[in-house]
Amino acid sequence: MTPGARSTPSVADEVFSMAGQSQEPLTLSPAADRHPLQAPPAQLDLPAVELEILDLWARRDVEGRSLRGERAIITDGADARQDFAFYDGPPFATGLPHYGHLLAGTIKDIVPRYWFMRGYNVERRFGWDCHGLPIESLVEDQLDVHGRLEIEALGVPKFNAACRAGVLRFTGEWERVVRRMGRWVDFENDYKTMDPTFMESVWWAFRQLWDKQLIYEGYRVQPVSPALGTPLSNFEVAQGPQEKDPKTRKEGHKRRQDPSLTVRFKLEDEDGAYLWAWTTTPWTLPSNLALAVHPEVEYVKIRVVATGELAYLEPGRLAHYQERGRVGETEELARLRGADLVGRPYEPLLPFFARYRAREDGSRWAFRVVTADYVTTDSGTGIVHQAPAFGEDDFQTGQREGLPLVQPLSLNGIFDDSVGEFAGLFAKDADKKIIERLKAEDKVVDQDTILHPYPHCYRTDQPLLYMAISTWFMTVEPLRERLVEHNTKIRWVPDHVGSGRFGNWLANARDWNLSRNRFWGTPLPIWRCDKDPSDMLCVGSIAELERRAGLAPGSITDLHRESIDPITWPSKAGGTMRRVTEVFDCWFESGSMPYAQNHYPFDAQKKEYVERNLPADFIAEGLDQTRGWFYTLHVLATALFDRPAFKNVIVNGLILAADGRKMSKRLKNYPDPAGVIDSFGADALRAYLITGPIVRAEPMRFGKTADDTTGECVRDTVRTVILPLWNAYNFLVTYARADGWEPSAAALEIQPTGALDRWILSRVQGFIAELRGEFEAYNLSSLVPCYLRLCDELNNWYVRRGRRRYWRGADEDPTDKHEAYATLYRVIVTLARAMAPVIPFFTEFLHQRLWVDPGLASEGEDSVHMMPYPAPDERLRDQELERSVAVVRQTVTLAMGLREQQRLGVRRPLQTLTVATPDADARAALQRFEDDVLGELNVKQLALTEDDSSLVTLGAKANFKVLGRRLGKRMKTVATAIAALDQAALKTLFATGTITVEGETLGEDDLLLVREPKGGQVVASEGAVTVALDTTITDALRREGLARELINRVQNLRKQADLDVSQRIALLAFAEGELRATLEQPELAELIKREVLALSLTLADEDALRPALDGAPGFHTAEDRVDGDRLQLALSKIKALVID
RNA sequence: CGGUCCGUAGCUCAGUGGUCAGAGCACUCGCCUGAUAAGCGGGGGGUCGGAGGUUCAACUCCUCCCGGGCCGACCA
Repeated sequence: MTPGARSTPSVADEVFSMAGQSQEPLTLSPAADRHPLQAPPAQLDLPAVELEILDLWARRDVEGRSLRGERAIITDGADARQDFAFYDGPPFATGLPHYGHLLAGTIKDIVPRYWFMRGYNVERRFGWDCHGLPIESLVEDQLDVHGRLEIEALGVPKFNAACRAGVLRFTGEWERVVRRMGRWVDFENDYKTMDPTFMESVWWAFRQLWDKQLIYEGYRVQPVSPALGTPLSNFEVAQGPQEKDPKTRKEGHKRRQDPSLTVRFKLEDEDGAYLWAWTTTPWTLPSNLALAVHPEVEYVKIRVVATGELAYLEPGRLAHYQERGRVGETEELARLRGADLVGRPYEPLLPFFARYRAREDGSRWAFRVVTADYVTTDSGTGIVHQAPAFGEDDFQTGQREGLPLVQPLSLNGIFDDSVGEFAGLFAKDADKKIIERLKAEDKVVDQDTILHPYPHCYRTDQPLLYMAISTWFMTVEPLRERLVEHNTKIRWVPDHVGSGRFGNWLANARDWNLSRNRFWGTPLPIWRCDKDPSDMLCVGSIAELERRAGLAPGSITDLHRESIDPITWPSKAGGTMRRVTEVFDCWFESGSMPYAQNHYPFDAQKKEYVERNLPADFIAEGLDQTRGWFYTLHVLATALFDRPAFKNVIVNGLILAADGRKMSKRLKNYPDPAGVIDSFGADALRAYLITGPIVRAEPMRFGKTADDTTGECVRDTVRTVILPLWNAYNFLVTYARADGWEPSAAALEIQPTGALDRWILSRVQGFIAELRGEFEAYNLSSLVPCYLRLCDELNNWYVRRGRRRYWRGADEDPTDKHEAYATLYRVIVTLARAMAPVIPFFTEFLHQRLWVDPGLASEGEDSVHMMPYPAPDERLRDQELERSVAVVRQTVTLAMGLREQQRLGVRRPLQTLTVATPDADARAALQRFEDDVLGELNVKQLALTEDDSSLVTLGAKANFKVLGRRLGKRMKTVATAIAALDQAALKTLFATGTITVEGETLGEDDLLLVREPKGGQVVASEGAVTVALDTTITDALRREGLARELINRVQNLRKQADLDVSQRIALLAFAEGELRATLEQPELAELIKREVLALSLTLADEDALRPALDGAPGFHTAEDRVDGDRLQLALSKIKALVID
């Protein structure tokens, strides 16, 4: 076989090109070409296999049948034909999928596949999040229009048309990658948040809330990007420019120089006295309505000697001003607490809102001293200027104190007419003019600049302004109790997210600001009278809107702003009902998807289906969705239906680059996902992603080492996860074909008699039970480790020990051979079905080769994913047998360790292995598997004994677990005494069953025996088992060892010559010394011939092989030395003489 | 600043009161008998982040601290 003969070379070629087996017709097995098991591919090219499988799925419409729930086989009795409800969280398709999406997609594929195999119908519809700022930002760049004013000038119809055209730009690429990962999800019957049906359901949901009086209009202080003319979410703020310096680093903040202004406010109730307050935002001073002090902080009243001015401030801050020489000599007049200042009135700094000085009843309203706990003394004066419209804290204070809301700025940061000469100025530009005027009026105490971190717009890089914005809220706070209650019914994986992060968030849930002042989103369905703002109504459906607006039924086909905003009708007050301008927070839309994806409740056919599938059985997303999708789903389900939205949720963590940093396109610190799939296959990537802490919401580094940027970690996964199963399959098929064994449905029902077969089948049952348990607990991270344990048992014990059973001659009884084939076949087929949800491609390959190709598949069994999930067969469980084999393997490992230690290669036979153990079960197990022990260790004889006293020194240790509880404080003393017990004392214990130590009477269970190998012998001990190896080598043993060496050299030569496993050969050998003597010994020569399939073995003189060694055709040759003696070998093929 | 998770071998992670703290990778030494060198095994390597506390006994439980991640709050 020529390596690289394939047409699509890939990185994988280097890795997976097989050593190459002969593809010549099998000389000894004329029926082989018609064998129902196809020959395994000479090279395992996983990516190529996966592409073929994708093609097969498409040809047979397997995916479609699964998604539609069409299947021929119903299993699991009561489970059959029920729905397993899965919700897919919609991604934005404004970029390409990255590893986070691939991980979430894998989880969202594995779980539904499992439940489908369990007999449930699982609808899996892909969702697209179409609205929101990401796409709007892209379109702003594309059209080169920025900010609300420019967009309005361009026109909402044009802008939204561009959004609509652009938002699905990458969906084709998404679909390609998602499919290549093996995820089965319905892209044809998908849902998009911009579909009119979806949007109408969003309206319906909102109307329900409206009718339940859960919607109100309010204000919230938000960061506003004046250039964009829009408030930003915290998420957007965090995307802003960021300082590199880790000390000053703060998300979305960078340093900025601002004015640092200290101004004096004249007290109305004390002549010549002022309150000094500090600000870095002079533009908020026209809107000042109060001054805040901390009630517990001490303030001073001072006289400035030079001017005679009386002033109040915090003394520590005064010292600060004086240090910098900003205030001359002062004289302290009094000390008082902040609380003492509360309520004192002062004159408005600027006259524009002086009308708020008193309420209509004459009581003091604004321009007075209030308290605030957040006042600190580490900056400013200890007295804080309050403009309730321009800061979260100020706003809260204003609410508490009943202050009015003075907001002279537009969303673009431009002052309106209410502020005199500052009207029309941009806020930051007004700083200078305001300072000028205050200076002219002698109201400035100090002027400086300050360099501080300040949030900037992520798009325009301009400083953000915090201001109170009118918004629409959903009442959430009174629902807290129900939210928390419903949360207790959700299984979170890991559970701490539910009880911790999510639970705490619910317990402190704040009202939800649902509205955004944007363009491309579902419009809020509120129409309001332009004459009487209190006249509002909420529209709950398209039909209702048509009716109210007097439009023909069916005339409204789209619900975006450009279609809806022009719809108006006369109001009662003689004005016009117009829609408010806001659109929904797109989280409201994704949270509505359980209803909206099925046009609930408008689609009569799906109404009952939606209600039946609420809550979902399963959802999965990243940890970042805790306050996102998870929350919005939960809030809406609680508010609308008083139910949780989902029953089980897997939360995955963040995938970091191998260097521990975030994946960064710029740094190129991670491999391209498509490249990784093309090189190593989707199965390996899937297995890699779901094994580890990442599926328990912890971060994971994508890489084998810190500098792994090529996906080496996934290559390792191929090696550890796929190849073991491939090797087992390859073994089975190679020998079944050579041997003429054919699979049958009956093989899957085999109840073998041999212990080894029954052992592996028992293990398989345990494995299936374990896997099912993990699936049902949604513990995906243990699936692959469980499977790897079984692979180890299969390959490194079952097949290894059973090898020769597959190669029995025609003259022997075939019963055992057939049981061996059938058992191995059963194991591999079962394994493929059990792991199908995790590695869907390779298991499908096995299913096709082992089940479909041989014609065993019944109707509807044409894919492994259509098969019922394996159920453990308790009749095959034999835990005692499993324990026995465990003892045998442990013993073998111990003895192998001794061989290693003594540098005695396994090829050299030894006479006796002694195993001494008082454990009768262990001895019975070793007796039962004596052949395996002898064969594995290449030892002639196994000696079992109960008495290990000649091999080990016995000591004892306290059994803490048992004794601790009983002895309490005396534990330590007794434990020390136990450790000091001598052999004689232990003999007493064995004889009488009890022993007295430190006045305590102890039984055998209270002590643990410790065995220490005695010196001068080849002994190892673990637990109750002690092994001793007799290392005496007799002449006979040495000769047999040499024969094994010869066999090994010939086998290597066979492999080197690329011979088929059943190829017969003629062998020519020259050897010196004892090696020659070995070859001359008839029974050893026979052994060699038998083992290497040599029909003749000719011992030659030194020069006889020369022509062959020099390259005579038809010979394969080798030269070597064994124990110092020279050896020359030459073999040639013998064609089809004998049928085995 | 608050919430939450994490800190165990060079790296990635198991281990959740009890006897000698484990696995994989890497390293190193060796083995490979008729599937697999794409395999199998031996070994070295750890003050279990630190300090207190509870307990007969702490990697494990509690408190505080340090470091990291994520989420959130604050920033006149």
